[in-house]
Amino acid sequence: MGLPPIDLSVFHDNGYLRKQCRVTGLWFWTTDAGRDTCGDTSEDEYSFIGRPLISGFPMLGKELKDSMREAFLSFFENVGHTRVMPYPVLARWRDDIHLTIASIADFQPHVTSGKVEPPANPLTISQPCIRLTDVDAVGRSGRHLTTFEMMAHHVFNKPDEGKMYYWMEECVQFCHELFTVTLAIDSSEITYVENPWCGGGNAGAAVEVIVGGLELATLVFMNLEEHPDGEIELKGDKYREMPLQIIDTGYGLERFCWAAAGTPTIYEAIYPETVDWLKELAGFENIAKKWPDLNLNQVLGEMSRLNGIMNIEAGVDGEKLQQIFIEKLEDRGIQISKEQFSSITEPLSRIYAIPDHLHALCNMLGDGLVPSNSKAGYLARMMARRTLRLRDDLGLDVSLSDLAIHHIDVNLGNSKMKQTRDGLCRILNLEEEKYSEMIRKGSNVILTQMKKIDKSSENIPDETLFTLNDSHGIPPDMVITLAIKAGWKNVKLRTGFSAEMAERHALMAKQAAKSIKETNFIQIPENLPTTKSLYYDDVQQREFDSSVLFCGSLDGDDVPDEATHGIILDRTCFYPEGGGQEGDHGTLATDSVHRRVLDTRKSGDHIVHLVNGEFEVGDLVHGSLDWNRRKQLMDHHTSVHIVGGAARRILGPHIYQAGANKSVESARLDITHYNRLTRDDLDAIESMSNDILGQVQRTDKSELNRKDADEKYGFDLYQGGAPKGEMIRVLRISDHDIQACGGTHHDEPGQIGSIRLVKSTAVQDGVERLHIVAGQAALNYARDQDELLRKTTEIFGVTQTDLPKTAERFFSEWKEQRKRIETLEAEIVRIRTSGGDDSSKIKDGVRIVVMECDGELKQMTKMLKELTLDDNTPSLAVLGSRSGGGKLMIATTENTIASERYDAVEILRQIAPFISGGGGGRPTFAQGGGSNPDGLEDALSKARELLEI
RNA sequence: GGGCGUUUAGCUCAGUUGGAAGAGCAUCUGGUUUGCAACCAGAAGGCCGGGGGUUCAAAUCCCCCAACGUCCA
Repeated sequence: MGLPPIDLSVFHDNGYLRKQCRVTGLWFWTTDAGRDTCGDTSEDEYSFIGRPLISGFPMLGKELKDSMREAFLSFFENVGHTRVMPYPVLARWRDDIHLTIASIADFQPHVTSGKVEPPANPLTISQPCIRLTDVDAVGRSGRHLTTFEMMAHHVFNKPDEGKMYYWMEECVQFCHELFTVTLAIDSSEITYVENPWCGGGNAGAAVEVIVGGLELATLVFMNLEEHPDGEIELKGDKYREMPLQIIDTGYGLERFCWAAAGTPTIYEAIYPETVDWLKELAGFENIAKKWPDLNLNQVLGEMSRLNGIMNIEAGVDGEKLQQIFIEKLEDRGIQISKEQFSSITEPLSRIYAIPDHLHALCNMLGDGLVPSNSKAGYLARMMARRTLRLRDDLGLDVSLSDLAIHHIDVNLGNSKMKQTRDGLCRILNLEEEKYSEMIRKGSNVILTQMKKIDKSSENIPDETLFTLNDSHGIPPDMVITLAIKAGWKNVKLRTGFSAEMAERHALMAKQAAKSIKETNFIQIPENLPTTKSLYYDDVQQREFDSSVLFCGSLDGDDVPDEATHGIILDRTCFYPEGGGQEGDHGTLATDSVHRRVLDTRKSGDHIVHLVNGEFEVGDLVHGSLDWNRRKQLMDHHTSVHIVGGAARRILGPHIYQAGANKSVESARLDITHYNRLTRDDLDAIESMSNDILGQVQRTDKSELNRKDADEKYGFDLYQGGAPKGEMIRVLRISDHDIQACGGTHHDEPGQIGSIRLVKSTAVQDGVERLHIVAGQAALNYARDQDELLRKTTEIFGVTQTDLPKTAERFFSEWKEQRKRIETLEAEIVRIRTSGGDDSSKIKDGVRIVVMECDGELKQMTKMLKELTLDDNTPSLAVLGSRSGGGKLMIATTENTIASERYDAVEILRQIAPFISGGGGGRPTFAQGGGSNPDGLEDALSKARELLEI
């Protein structure tokens, strides 16, 4: 069974009829009896271009967005909704997505699962969103954006609990009233299309609201969940009703603005100042002037209307699309050549894309994101680089930070940004530098690669293009541009190559996804009661009595060597590994059995003690904690919070925890930052951290409902990642640092004693790892350092203060003497090879030297050079050494009678067997070795014999 | 998180099938010379990222580690 028709009185009362779309087959409601398409098909052109359908909004740009948003939000406030402030565009509260992609994302997964109450119910919001999937189509389609505001009204109904606010009828009624009354849209322009929605295991009926050929809103009635016994079937999957019934709506603010402005593209409605400015910078006027006969406004107008039916998506073949466009324009009486078409549309699409990309970039950086080469930071870098490439393609002489500042001034006037304007500029200037450096390096790589390719060649091998893109960041079209500039005049990009490359990436991603698997170290029966954790109530507690609920054997190679069994107790003060803090150690004992706890971990909701033997279920055990270990872990964990807070205060608001680990020996804290840290930075952070130990008497631990926690502290709370449950533990170290954290912490920071920042290392670009020691570990560290110093001073026999100076002197003397040895060796070589002894003979104008010497191949090479590199003395030299099993080296003076007469390799082959070895080389230079140094004498005799001397 | 690439003189980079470590710029010396990156001659400058392995022989081939870069999630 599918979903029943959506038959509402709001439709009937307003004169709507239910019809089926001739093109898509979907059912829709319209007031026009003659209408046979739903409005959002390849046959429905945009009808609002040059003829706004929404009236009462004469302005453009930010002013238009602001008043449109206000109109929407106040409409829903007036009909019983609570206005909720937008969430950040970085979805810090989620671990499955980096960016906020829809208004409902604010409430996933905890509100939509029913575990957590929404901030208000029903509520209305305008949520800035970023979606990068269609980034390729931005600017080209006239309607795609990477960043937009999704206006919404959300309702979370729980009919089982008697909480039913409203459902379809009222929802569509609100929507219709908003459109026809507040926005004064003629009801004949609106079609309501029935199109069920499903995704992520949920589904429901849905209505798309189409105005003038443009989808302005989607109303989703999510009341189904996937279930094998479900009675409702949608797109092949079975669903059943669920207790929580959610209305998820999405109204596109920017599309509303477009329909109100009636501009050729959406970009001109929302970013008019930037579009004008960039047109001027790019000299777009001059392009238009090239063809005085062409009515540019007419062309652009027709093109915009056509955009509605052209289905321009990311990844569509550009050349084919262009052909269709030109044909369709011709049908409408507009003659335009291929050259004219692309020289107008290409710069325009770039001009349109830039403000959109800047908007996304400023929103991301404004939320404190630091560009990086992986994870969320990569998204910012990608947008920055795309913007820079668009700028370079247009030939604009303006820096990225200037573009961004202009954008913020014009389009983001009063937005609250976490990042400062200075910080943003610094980050963008760094990004631009890195981009230039990438281009410079990439150009070199291209030249090296192109050397192998003929200058008249028309294409570059696919593999070369893939490598340049994937390993060096130079996209294929840029390779072509640079190659042409470097002299390969005929190269061009094979059509469809970009699509192939995207396909290849998709395939790689698919394979990577397959290889991820998870293993569990213990099997726990269902319905086993969970353990009561004692470690939060009193972090100082070290002893407890408890009873064994379960004992199972351990699987996998991931467990400690001696651990054989996992024990689950009804209560424990052993802290399980979590939040980067390692698990507790200690002992569990009955009167007769004594076991060591080698680790403590979580499996689902259960705390598992990993011990070296069995217990019986029902055993009463006494647990005892390894307190030194726990104290040290707490020292490190609390220190990590203190250091994190200090880093944020010293380095800036973009500092966010990107990972952490706390072991007995040391702690690591990964923070997001755009630069490598200097020792001065570390010293400043270290000092502030130690000040905090003295200043803050007590930490404040509380347990809050997620809704209250979000409201009170915001999303910086989730530094350690998105927590799972409804209740959230919050650790407050005065105002210095406030975080959600499930670890064990000191009540009094002073107990830590001292904190040292040992060093910082780079984890990725944009992420810096701080190495921290605290408490006893800090003392141990200091002791180890002293020991190193003491040992070193003993070796040098100097005081500690003289150590650097002395080391420097020793090093430079060592280098000097090494040089000296080399010159002396050369001197010895000269003396030995200058003739005089019986090892040197002249035969038919060639000097022949056969002699034994000392040393390795390297020194022998020097002697050979001395003997054979002088063209005025044609020579043949045979050298032998006893070192390393015996070495032989033979060379002739190149391009002389010596090299004509003798073959070094040939001689080597004949004499090498005497030292049980082999070798090879060029005819003028051969070397070899063996394993029988005692045969060297015979080898050299054989050589003399062969050479007849 | 996964894939790929790079690492050689102070800087920017070459280095072919494993067989004699190179260029340009910068530096120093000498010469020449009132001109916008001057010219000529010469010199100095290298743990070829680190550690293992294969080999008679490794900058080069294999493995591990590190730093940097890059693409994709």
